[in-house]
Amino acid sequence: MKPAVRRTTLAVDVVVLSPRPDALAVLLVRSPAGARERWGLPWDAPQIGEGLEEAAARITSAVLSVPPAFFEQVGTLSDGRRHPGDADVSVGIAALSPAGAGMPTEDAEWFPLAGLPALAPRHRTIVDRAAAVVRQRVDQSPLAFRLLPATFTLSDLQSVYELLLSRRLHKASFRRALQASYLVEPTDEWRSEGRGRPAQLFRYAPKKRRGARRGVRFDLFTE
Amino acid sequence: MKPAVRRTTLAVDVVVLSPRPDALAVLLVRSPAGARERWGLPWDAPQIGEGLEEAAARITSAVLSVPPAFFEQVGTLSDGRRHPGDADVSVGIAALSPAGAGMPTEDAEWFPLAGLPALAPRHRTIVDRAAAVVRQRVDQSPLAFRLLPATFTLSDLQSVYELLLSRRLHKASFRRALQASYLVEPTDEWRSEGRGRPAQLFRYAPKKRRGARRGVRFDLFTE
DNA sequence: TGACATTGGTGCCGAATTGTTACTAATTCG
DNA sequence: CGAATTAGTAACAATTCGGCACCAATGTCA
Repeated sequence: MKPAVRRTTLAVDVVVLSPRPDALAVLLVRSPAGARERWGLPWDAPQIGEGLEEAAARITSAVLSVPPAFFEQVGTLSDGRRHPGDADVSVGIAALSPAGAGMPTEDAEWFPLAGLPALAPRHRTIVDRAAAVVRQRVDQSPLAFRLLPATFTLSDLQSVYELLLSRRLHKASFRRALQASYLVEPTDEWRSEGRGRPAQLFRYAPKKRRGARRGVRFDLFTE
Repeated sequence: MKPAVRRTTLAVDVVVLSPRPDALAVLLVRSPAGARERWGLPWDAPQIGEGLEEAAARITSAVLSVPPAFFEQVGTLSDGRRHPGDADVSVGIAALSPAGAGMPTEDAEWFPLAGLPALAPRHRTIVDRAAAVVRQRVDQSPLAFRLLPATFTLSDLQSVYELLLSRRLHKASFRRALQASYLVEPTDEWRSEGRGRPAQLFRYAPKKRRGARRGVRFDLFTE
């Protein structure tokens, strides 16, 4: 028995995520008339010679005026769950877009992650996986920084972490850990939000960290 | 512009990993005559209605006498890198097989991860991603336990972690952290390895952990 | 048979990290 | 001006971590 390729139909399904004041939001597009569900994830087939993340950028650009800042594959599915275009195989991609960047086109809309309308089963699975992957990787890669503009306050950053992790963090501990990590540097700008003391703006500027890897962290197990 | 699926050729490429005494090993199969490289990853197209992990199990079973204990997708590629079967799209899957489980068939062989022969460019990329993913997730999911038989000594477990992380760990700290995590339970068996005190055998038996999530860990950033 | 080499397992201490409280600073609102 | 509000920090107690030293149980070998 020799291995051989097989022709299948392929779709790239994109979960565009962006922080709203009180929750993470997902960008959905209105389905064409006759579809089983009213809303769905933006999707399309990759063009010939087009990379998957490249396809995700193109697909997102068609419904949001700007391309996302970051992509992360969240898994490829070929099970029996129904896809709106009946693709055999779907590549799920999470796309992170900074707060307030871009405006959805007329047929697209932001929905809070916790309150989505009915989706095709495969899209539902992909959204759940995207949420899980983002939550799981948030302290291993700079996802949170991709959900913010180029400069941001430390309170902004903490809010994003709280959205992603769904729990409150302690201000002093958060800042102390951030300080020790050399991931941000202060700018000389300050932002006044109306009431309260103005906050200094920071930018993401990771510096080489001296080795010092810690021991095994069994306490991070998610199962 | 309406989204539409497109027909492409698809392959599942499997990186079977297993611990050897001194390094992680990858299972490679001899390429058919006429191929550019002598060795390659086991691969095939998924059958109709077959899930991707299911396909990975089938592909592995054809070259190792037992199916792997665990699968993890390491990314889907559609770039221009050459695939031995010229698939447009490859799904890379890491498959973990316990130490000493199964015998490779005649045309397959274990190679240490650090000393692989030349591979087709896409296979090379998939192997690198598999190694990176496994290293990155080792303290978030029970990967290490899938590289061991059902019962194992704590020294075995520590060795696997040391292989995966490529660094030595401190015995007392390792055991203290493991204790606190409630991931293993002792059996009443002991194993005598020849010289030295016999070691108690443990099994993987994760218990519900009381909440107690820690603060944000910026020190885990891998970038 | 009795040192001793070898591997498994634990107790403990000082150092580093973390969670928390409480404080100071700078601004708007009335 | 004082109260309210948000930003930022100091300091302390509790916990965790790395490392060392030690004890335990076995095989080896004189």
